[in-house]
Amino acid sequence: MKDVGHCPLQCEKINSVLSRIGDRWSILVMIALKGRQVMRFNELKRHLGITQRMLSLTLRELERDGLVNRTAYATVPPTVEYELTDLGQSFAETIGVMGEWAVEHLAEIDRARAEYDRRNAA
Amino acid sequence: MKDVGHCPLQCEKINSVLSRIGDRWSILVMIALKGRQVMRFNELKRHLGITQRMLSLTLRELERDGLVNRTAYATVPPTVEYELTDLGQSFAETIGVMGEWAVEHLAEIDRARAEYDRRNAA
DNA sequence: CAGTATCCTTTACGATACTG
DNA sequence: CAGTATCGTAAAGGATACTG
Repeated sequence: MKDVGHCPLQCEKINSVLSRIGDRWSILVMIALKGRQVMRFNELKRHLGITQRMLSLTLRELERDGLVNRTAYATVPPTVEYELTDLGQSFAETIGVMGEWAVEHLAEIDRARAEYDRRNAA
Repeated sequence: MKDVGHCPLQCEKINSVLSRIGDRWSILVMIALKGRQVMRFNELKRHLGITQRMLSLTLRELERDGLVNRTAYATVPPTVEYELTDLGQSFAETIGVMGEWAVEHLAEIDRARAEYDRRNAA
């Protein structure tokens, strides 16, 4: 992303994090790994309903950022397992906080949205 | 977004929230409002380095979701103030948790990334 | 000042086909 | 099984010009 202007420090940092895991898939992959500990490629694919391409790209980025660990076994056919690193685990906790908020307040958002739409109905 | 397959409840909720405020600007706007309480349109624009178009769209969505309040005064030229609602304030707290994580661990991500790149340097 | 309208570019993502 | 490569589409977002 580009320059964020006069934002405070924390703002820039959040921005950096969001630039990295701000896409929907990264977070969903981490949530999946958080609950299941270790998962294989196609297991994740089926679980999330993600395409091979996006899962491949997403996992590579998460690995690059030190959030997930990739372990390949030299079997035929190949076996590859993914799991959260300690860093990834710690971030997943943070996501969990947001998840709890979501579960608690999503209905309120829906209500607000419905009312807004009702008010602005042409 | 589309079907998330066999994700647990929390996963779907998180996904819903991310679909709403998952873009970079929504979160940055909320952070700005969190710190400053009340801000006017152009004040936010200058503060964030966002384009008029994106700020306008972002604020409307946040208002629609019940996260920010918009108050227009019938002055000439017009004065419009934005602030977080209680719901928005509560969500901003959640963002704050992520912000703290970011401040604490961003350097680790950078290290991991640098090392990954070094290992995979052709 | 606080927007809206239009255009255009970039990015994200899916679909599909192929491979060690 | 676990990917990569290629292609096409749709959405996000910036630049610019205009308005009550």
